[in-house]
Amino acid sequence: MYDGQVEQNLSTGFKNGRPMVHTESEERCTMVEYEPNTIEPKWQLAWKEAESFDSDVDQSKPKFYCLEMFPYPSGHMHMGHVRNYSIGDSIARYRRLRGFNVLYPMGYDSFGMPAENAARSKGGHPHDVTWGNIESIREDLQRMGFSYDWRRELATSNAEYYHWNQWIFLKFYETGLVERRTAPVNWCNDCETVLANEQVKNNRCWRCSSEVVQKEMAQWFLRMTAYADELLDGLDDIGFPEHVKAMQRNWIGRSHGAEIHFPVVDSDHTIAAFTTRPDTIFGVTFVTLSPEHPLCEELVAGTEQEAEFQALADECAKLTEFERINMLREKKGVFLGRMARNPLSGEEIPIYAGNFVVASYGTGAVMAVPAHDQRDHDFAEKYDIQIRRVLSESEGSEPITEGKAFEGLGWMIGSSREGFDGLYGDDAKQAVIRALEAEGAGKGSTQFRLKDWLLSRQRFWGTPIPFVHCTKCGVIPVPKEDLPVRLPLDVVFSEEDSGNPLGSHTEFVQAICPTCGGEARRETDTMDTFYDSSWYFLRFCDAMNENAPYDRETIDYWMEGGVDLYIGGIEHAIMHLLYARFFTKALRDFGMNKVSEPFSRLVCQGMVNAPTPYCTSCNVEHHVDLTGNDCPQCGELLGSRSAKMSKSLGNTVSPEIMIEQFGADTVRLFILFGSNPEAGMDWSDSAVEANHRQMHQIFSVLNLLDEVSDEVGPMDDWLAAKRRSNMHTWWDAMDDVRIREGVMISHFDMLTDLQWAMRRGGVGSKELKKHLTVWGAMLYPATPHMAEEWNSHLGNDTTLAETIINDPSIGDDDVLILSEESALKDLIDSARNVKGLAERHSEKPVTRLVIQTTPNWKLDLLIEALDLADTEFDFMREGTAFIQQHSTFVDEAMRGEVMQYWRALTIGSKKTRGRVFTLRDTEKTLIRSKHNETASIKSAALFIAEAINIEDIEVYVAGEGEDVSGKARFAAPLQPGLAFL
RNA sequence: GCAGGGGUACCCGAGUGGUCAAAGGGGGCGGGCUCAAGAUCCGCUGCAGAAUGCUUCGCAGGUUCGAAUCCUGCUCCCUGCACCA
Repeated sequence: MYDGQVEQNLSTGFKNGRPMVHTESEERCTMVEYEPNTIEPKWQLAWKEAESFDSDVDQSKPKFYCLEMFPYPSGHMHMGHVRNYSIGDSIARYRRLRGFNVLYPMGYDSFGMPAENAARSKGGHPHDVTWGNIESIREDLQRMGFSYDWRRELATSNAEYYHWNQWIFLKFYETGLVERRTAPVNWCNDCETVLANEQVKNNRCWRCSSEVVQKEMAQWFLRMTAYADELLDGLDDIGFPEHVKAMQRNWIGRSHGAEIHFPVVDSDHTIAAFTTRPDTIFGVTFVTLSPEHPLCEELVAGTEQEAEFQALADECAKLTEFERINMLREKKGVFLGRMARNPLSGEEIPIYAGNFVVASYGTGAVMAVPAHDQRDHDFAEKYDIQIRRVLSESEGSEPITEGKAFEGLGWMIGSSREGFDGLYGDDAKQAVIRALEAEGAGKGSTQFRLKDWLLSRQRFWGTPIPFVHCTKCGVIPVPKEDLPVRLPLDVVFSEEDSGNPLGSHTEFVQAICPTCGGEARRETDTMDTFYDSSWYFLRFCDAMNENAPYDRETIDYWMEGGVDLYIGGIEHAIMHLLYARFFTKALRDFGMNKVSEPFSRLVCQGMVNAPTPYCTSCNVEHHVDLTGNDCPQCGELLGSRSAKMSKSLGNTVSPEIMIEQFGADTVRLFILFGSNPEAGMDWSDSAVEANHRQMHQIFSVLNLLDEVSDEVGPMDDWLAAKRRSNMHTWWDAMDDVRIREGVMISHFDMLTDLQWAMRRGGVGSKELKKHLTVWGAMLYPATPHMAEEWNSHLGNDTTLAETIINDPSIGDDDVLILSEESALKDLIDSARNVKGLAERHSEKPVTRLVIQTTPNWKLDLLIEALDLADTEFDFMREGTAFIQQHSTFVDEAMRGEVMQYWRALTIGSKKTRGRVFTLRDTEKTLIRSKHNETASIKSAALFIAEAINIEDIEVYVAGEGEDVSGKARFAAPLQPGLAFL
């Protein structure tokens, strides 16, 4: 399937080889220069030739399965794709660096209506349309340098793939999970096909937004409800974001309750009603049926209410569900002229048909308890039906709530039978259920909102359902050895011919019955495309397998614990993820795999937004053409806000153009640094340019190699310590997919730190080389091309793609080295601040700085206080006594200062706690090491002077020299007294 | 209506009891370098101030010695579901 797109890129790409922002002047041509459009294709080719990203089962290595939701090939890649795959690629590359055997595949969800519609309007065949699109999106993917194992590339519209769709379908059939039945189904007139419940939003088609109507049709279902409990319970311990779990829970909608049988008076019929509140059984004052309920017509026949019922039923049938909910919030009902008997109380109650009862949920009938259900309450008031309280808000007292239903749990009261009053909540429900079951009048029952998955579609461009219809034998599966049932390629699509062209394709339709050998008609329905994506992640594990969907041993290796990281859009929170979870469980039960949950960690990447003209008062977003204009509706000047990139708003940014201008690595850096994966992000041209400059800056660091000649330098130890510490933080962040944080370290902090080291005296060539080598690996996940170029410039023969990095063990002195340096930074910061103030107080320019460091007794006292704090010493209570008998307290002249200092150390002020509690761990370590602060500052004096623009600096321990400006008393450990003169 | 997520400085965004006037980036401002521009490096970017104090994390209360962080109410925004018995 792989067809050498990379070579094509090489010959055809980047006519505008120079980036828009360009930094180097021409005469300095010996310097290394960052040229993304040269190095990116170069490394893409190198990776490909080295087969760096091909991975196979290797039981000796830990595996990491990194997966992105594969795209529907609609043409070129958009920013949403770029973001999705940049996240995945950086993690895949990171995991390889860490020694994991990484499975990172890519394919195309290539069945579906858009290709069919395109074929219809432009002529041609969906297959050609689809393949054209796949070619261009593949080219885009490769130009971004994503590290897929291209051998595994698949397209669901290929017979090599959908063969196994059909094979699995027959498995479903064998195990009784396939059902063909006539049912009222959702029909979209525009798409000319049925839709699954999940594909209907507000009674409109999820794809074309036209209205959905109900039709009675024979359709194919997958019995997903058989797994409803497991699908729900499994959510408790998988790594999905909370809101995705919430959506799935809502969708599955499990409710526990009871089915209660209400016998119809003077009839053999019984009305079964589902309720979650059996504890309110004694408050039932009527029963309501959905107007579609089959009993309605029979019961009402011959009563005075017959005509009235017909009117209501007609009205409901005519209205769409959408209208029933939104236009007619008013509850309406008709008495059906008959009574039912409450099975526990024996009481006779009227039967109504009500427009608010949903036919498809539960039994389509509800027991109405107006005192404890607001809907029933409204209905009862309207039709003047008795409202009877049977629950109390507090134990042993009379009900309080008036004028509306009390829907909470309460204590049963006023039961017409012994043994129930006083029971509460779940006890009450169980007691009623027990009574019902004992008397055969009902049972405990669990209902689901989840329905079976209607997966047949009356369309062409999908997997043919592998069945034939034989007049003698009925509906018969195609034997596995005859698979795949292929879609014909000689089909003509045109605007005039609507419907499914498979039906009129004689060759396709004509079939032989596998059972009797007689003439049969082939099934022309195809499968919902969500079927294709429900197991593609399994196929990827063994994508070249020609004999089975996948091999058991292979799948158990790659799918152990599920896909380790799955990245995609929130729009698939319900359908795709639910179907995929269902498939995995069902296939597990077929013995095909061990794993039960397909995705162990899901990351839903946020939207990519872009600035869009926006009218605050109309709350409307406008096309970017109107930027700076007045609102066409109200005339106010348009503001701006960020909105999802969309064609209709014209605020899209083309990845191709960005890549051409800045290179793929800059686009990746921008995407990954712009915000964390889950958060939304705003496109910003200036930020992209800034990131591009950052790339240049990082890359130009390589020039230091020529500039540094000494083998060792004063900052070698510091730089090494800083690198190790950065590396650890970076690992933690990347392990947890906090990519933004990781990139901040690898692409920003690392540069800042090196610049600091150079300013502070510089590093030697040996350490520099080592530093750049390790840094190269850190640059690799987010900006791999630049990192490889960097790495090869350093003279390393092994590509980063083949490199595994080792644990950077922290050096013993790292903490001290780093905290000493950061103490110096702090000193400079505060000196700079104080200098500014001093200048305002001084008539002449400030030229001298006298630094008085802490006297030893303060240092000793602080260490003592730190030790006490470790023992949970109560400074509030015992601190004063402690200091008063301390040796420093003997000298009366010092008592005031000692006491003041002690309080600052241990108690603090109103807002801040004592210093012993606010010091950083690194600072504590430094203080306890009794490092020589005076010497440390002295050795950096020149640097400090330069940094704050001062001519002369003097440093001594407070008390050992003149107390200039009386600043000695401010001197404390890590906080020397500063006097500017 | 129900459920989930949010509101942090000019903008984006990190931060979930004290080390927070609050990372990082963008933008803006100042300085070094330069004939100059760009790039780059350094700094400033709540108010006042010789090292401290004050005000600030949607609004209003509360808990606490101490709140951006915890609790309650309100408000606004986003997302999903929606007469589910």
